[in-house]
Amino acid sequence: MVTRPRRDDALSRERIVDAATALLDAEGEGGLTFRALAAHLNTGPGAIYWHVANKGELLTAATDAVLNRTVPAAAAGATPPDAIRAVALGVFDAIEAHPWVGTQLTHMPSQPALRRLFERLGQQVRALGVPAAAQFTSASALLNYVLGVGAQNAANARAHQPGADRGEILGAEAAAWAGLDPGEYPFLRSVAGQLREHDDRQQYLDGVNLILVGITACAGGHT
Amino acid sequence: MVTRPRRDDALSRERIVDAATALLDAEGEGGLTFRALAAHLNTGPGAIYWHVANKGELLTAATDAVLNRTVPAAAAGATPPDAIRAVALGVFDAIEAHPWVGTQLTHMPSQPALRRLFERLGQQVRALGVPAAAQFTSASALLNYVLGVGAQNAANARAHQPGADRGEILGAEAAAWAGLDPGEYPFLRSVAGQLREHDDRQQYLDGVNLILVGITACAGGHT
DNA sequence: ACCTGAACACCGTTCAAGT
DNA sequence: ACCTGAACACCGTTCAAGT
Repeated sequence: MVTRPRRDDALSRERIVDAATALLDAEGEGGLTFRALAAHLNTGPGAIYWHVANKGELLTAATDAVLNRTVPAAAAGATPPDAIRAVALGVFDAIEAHPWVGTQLTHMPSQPALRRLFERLGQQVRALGVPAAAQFTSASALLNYVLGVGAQNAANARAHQPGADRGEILGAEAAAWAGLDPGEYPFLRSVAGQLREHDDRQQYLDGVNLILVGITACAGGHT
Repeated sequence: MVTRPRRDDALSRERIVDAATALLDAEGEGGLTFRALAAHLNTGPGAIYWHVANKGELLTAATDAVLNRTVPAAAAGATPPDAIRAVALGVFDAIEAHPWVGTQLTHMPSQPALRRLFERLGQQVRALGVPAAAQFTSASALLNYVLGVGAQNAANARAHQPGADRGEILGAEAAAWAGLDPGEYPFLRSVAGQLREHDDRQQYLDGVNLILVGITACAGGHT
């Protein structure tokens, strides 16, 4: 395999993936088009197919690159619960910065980013002292929770303008909950106030902690 | 509002939603097209727009109908944990029978089906004796886990033929895990065998139970 | 009020032809 | 080896025209 010198404006898989990421960030999930991408790179749409098999592969590669940058490797001295929280928050922040990652992550099974995520969570679950038979279930519970929140955040971002006011959106949804039929929706009504004032990131972390408690309680492990 | 007698083959929102559901079940998520749907109903694509605003509304309505049929109301004498498990399994089974429901449920925020789900889980969380301040987080954790698994199952169904052999797919993925670099993927390698033999539904339920343990432990509640 | 179907403005992807 | 861009086979959606 010989890498020959190239013109600076030559196409490459890396440049394509970067441009796709920029397009997705700027325009949202609907903004990534082979035509728009080609225009961005000063070529025709067909040129991209020389470097990338199809749109799915492009999305997978872009997701992979973002998560590799954002999800931290396990810190040296971190306890397993801290490491798990760090991974979970890394995914959360990646999706907050690039909502399309949340969609992509829940769309293609057995993609590399998903495997790495499961691996990292699993390693820490093991380090937590969870018995072998319960490790798979415990790591799966964490992963599925992380993915569920991620998909939801992605959907929320898709539903509103990129620059939309966060508090306004929450307020509107909270108002909708408060206005529901009391006979049918007593719970939603009762937590409408909490929805309005809640901190997304903190609540996400609370959920992770709750699952961690469940894991260690079930396993008889010691935090 | 007067309902006038119609010809039996007249279009109606209900007939359209039913046909869309049938099409999605038979052909998968890519099978729902306004042209295909119109052909199925012996009309032109434009006719559908008289009864339904757009494709999103159609998908939301179909999802809503399926979940209303499949997710059971709380049984009279059921304990809160049993009721939560019943709701969770209802969603699981709905998505197993109609994988597109899993995609749809994680795609549009604040759709009615999602609200009802959160309400049902929340009511049982409250019945569990969880203090008011922790109810929102606890119900969210359950919902996000359920949605995460649902989205993943939908993605798996999308990736394979409708008639594909379940064991064969699991076996292939397990083999892939077993063949990964031992230095980088020790956890995935170690659980590859569990993946091959695991029962999806049982593991899902184990995850729900794990979160329930976390909820009651955090709340100091009594099951 | 409800239906028809041609037409519009897009897509992802392919492929002969170029360099 | 790599790029070009017209062309193909689709989409969702609209809308004048019909009944």
